[in-house]
Amino acid sequence: MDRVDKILSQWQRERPDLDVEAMAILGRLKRLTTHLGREVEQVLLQHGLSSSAFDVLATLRRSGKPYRLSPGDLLAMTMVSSGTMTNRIDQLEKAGFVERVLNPDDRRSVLIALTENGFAAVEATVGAHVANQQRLIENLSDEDKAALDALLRKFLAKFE
Amino acid sequence: MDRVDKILSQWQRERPDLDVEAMAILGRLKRLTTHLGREVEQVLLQHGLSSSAFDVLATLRRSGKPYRLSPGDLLAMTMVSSGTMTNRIDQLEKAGFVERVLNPDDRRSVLIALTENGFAAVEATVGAHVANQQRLIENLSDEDKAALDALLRKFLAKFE
DNA sequence: AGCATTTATCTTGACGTCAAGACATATCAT
DNA sequence: ATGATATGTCTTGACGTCAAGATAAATGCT
Repeated sequence: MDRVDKILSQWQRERPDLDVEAMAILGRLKRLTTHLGREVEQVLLQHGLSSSAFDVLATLRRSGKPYRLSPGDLLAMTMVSSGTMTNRIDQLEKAGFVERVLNPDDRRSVLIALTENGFAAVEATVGAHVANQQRLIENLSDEDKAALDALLRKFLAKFE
Repeated sequence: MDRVDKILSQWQRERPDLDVEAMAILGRLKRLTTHLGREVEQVLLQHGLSSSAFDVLATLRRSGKPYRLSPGDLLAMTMVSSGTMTNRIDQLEKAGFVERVLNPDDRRSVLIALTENGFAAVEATVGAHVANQQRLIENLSDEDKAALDALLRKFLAKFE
C-alpha cells in the first residue's frame, strides 16, 4: 500500500467506474522520475552544474573530438525546444564552458564548441554522476534491472 | 538500437571506463516520462486544464465529500513545494474552480474547497484522461503491464 | 538569374517550479 | 501565564521550459 495505491483506492471509492490500471503505472513512473531527477540534480549541483547545463556539456563531450555540435544537433539529442537550447547555450557561454564558433559551411548556422574549462567540468563531474546513478538503482536485483530496462525499451519505442 | 543506445555507445567509445547500465535505465525512464507527460498534458489542455491544475482538482475530487483539503494536505499529496501550491491555488481561485474557506479550527490554516464549477471541470475531464492513459500503455501486453507495475513499485519504495 | 520555400537560430512573453525566508497562529514546557 | 518552539501559509526572486514568431541564409524551381 504505497502512495499511489492510496490515490487509486480513493478513485475506486469515488468513481468505481474508472479503470485505474494505467493510472497506477503512469503515476508510479511520474513520481519515480521526479524523485530520481531530484537526486541526480543534487549531485550535479555539488559539482557546480545544473542538470540542464550538464545535459548539454555531456552531449558535446560524448560526441567526441572536436567536441563541437550545432544548436540543431544538440536540439535533436536533448528533447528540448529551440528557445530552451538557445537559453542553455547562453548560460554556458557566460560561464565560459562553451563558445559559439562561426560555421564556415553554412552562415545561418553556428557551432557550439566545448572550451577547456567546459571539458574539464564534464570530466570532473561525470564519474560522480554515474556512481550516483548506480546508487539510485541499487535496490533492484540484476534480474530486476534487466527486466525493467527491457520493458522501458519496449514502452519507449512507441514514442521515438 | 534506440536513442538511448546511441548515447550509451558514444560514452562507451569516449569513456570505456564508465559503467553505463544505470544510465540506460534512468535515461529511458526520463525520456519516457517526458513523452508521457506531454501526451497527458495535451488531453488535459483540450479540456481547459493544465496538468498542475488538474492535479489539484483531482486530488480534491477523489478526497470525497465535502471536497475540501488544506493547502498542507494538498502539498503532502502532490510532490510540490509550498510556494508552488500557493501559486496553483491562486490560479484555480481566479478561474473559479476552488475557494479559500477559513478553517474554524485553526486560524493559521485555510481550506481549499472545490466549487461547483471545479467539480464539473474534473468530472468533464477525468474520463478522457483515464482513456488517454490506457491508450498510452496499450502497446504493452497484460503481462508487461503487471511486471512493469511491480518493478516500479519496488523501485519507488526506496524513495517514499 | 530571381522568387518561393525551407532550414537554422534566436527573441519574446508566459507559465510552472523551487528555495529561502516572512508572518501569523498554535502548542508545549516550565 | 508566558516565552520558546513548531506549524501552516504566503511572498519573493531566480530558473528552466515552451510555443509562436522573427530574422537571416541556403536551397529548389522555373
